[in-house]
Amino acid sequence: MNNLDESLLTNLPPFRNLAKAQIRTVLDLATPKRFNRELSIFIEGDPAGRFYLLLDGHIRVVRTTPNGDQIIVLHIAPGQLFGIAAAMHRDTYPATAMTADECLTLSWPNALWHKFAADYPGFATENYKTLGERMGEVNNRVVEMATQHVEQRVANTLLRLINQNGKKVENGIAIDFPITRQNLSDMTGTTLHTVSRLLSAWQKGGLVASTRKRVVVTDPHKLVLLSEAGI
DNA sequence: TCATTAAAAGTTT
DNA sequence: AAACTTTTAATGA
Repeated sequence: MNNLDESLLTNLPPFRNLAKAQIRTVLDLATPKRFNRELSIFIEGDPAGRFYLLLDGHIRVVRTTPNGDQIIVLHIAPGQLFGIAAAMHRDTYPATAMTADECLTLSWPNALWHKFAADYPGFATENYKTLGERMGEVNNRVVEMATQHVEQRVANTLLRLINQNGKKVENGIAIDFPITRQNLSDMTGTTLHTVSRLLSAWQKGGLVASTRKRVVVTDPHKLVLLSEAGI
């Protein structure tokens, strides 16, 4: 038993079709936990015991190459499940989950994944849908990496970030969590210097407004044009 | 076109 | 003050 509010889950895709009593059951089985920023919730290769739902905050999914370079695979926005090794029939986590800012999570033991999938219609299909979407995104990025120039890759990455993790502000759309130029370079396979120079140039052109760890896209349309510019 | 190296300036804690 | 982040410039693949 815990005192989590049922409204936490009612609007989230994996649980949208559940009746109130079912949501109560799911919540009572959940373990809530708070994480400070820049902590790892689990590490690539760890035995996967639980799966997680992000209630608040933002998660970076990170993979480390054999050379020790880290690559940011994708970001998790509030309301999404992560660490769903069970869905892929894996017994270790395929990547590391780092908190980008302060995060609030619920988690359940993996054994419950199969129970939820069996008991609650819509749970499995919704999850396979998000899994498919993430795979599609990662696929697109592979193509981008191979075919596009750095400027376009960074532009595309910013656009994805404001689409998935954006928040409207007075002067444009802000990326809703702290992000450094180093982070952006880890997402685009370039260096922090190049990202820094690009952001400075775009700031002069009025496309973005960035300060330390904060990026606001002020002119998404121009960024789109840039991201589509020919080779 | 972009990475690397170095150096300096700015920010946060 | 120390640690971290960002900018700028020079050099070379």
